Amino acid sequence: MDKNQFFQIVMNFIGNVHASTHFLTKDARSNKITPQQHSILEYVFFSKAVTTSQVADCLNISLPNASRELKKLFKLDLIVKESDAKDRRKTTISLSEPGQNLMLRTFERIQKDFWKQAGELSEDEMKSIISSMVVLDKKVFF
Amino acid sequence: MDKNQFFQIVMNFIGNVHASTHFLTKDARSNKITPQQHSILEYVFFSKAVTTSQVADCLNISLPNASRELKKLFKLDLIVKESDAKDRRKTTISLSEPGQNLMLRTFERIQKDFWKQAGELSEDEMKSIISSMVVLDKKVFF
DNA sequence: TATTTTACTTATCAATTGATAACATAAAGT
DNA sequence: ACTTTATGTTATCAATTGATAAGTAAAATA
Repeated sequence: MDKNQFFQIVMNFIGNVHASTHFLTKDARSNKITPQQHSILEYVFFSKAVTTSQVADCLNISLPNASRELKKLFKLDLIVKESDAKDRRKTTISLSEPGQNLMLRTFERIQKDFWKQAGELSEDEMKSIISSMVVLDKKVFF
Repeated sequence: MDKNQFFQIVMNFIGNVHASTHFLTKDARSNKITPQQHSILEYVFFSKAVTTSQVADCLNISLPNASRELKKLFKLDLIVKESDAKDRRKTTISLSEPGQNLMLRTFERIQKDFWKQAGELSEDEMKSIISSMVVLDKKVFF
């Protein structure tokens, strides 16, 4: 198979994922936080505990700007900061109780639209979808 | 299978795709255009011919702002505007020759990093990846 | 122990993006 | 023909995000 062609198919798939995500999340975001702040909360949500640098690296934000946004989220009481016991330069970020709740509520709203869009999926379909995602996670998106 | 759990897995997958895309595209963008303008060009690239409203809807930009960005891209000679013969309110957008070339060059650069990241994929692996994407496109991202 | 590196913060300015009002024109409906 | 709706443009201001310089403190290293 032509590598070039394969690449185009992957890029097209990525485009579909982005468009679909955008559609799902556009109205779900809390109006107290910005899109970028939402991304940060989402990242922390899935990662459980991360440092400021990790947030910056993984979301491609400069460290100063990541620091600024995390400070805002802290002031909104959505995250918890804890200085690492072993290396006190590091700050460990995790969601606060309200932050956790905010994200869960947001996901609930997104989930409704998701099932409306995805319709009813059978047990087998869900399994097949998950194994597809596992393949892609392992080989392409990591 | 628990619907809630399934949804979380999908959201996590979406996060991976976004992170991976961000990583791939962060340095590839031409420095003459903004991130949003890049998204617009990418969308037009994959869609061939679209109207201003379609760009606005699909990328979740307000119509005035979509119009503004398209105007800038037009002035940069990256897109072509053509008024629809049947409905002269509509403007059909497509990539100009330079726009097409810009995107192809950008994709080339991204592709290099992509293969560096994805490594060598066998014929079978590529086929399996594509069929995975087809499943996801059909059932989840559309 | 002195120096360098790492992790992070604060402050500031520039660039990008979002939101909204006012407008023009074409098409569709009555 | 008259009104309404759809498509798009222009202009303007606010909000978000990006980039960079300068600084602090802890850890690693020489």
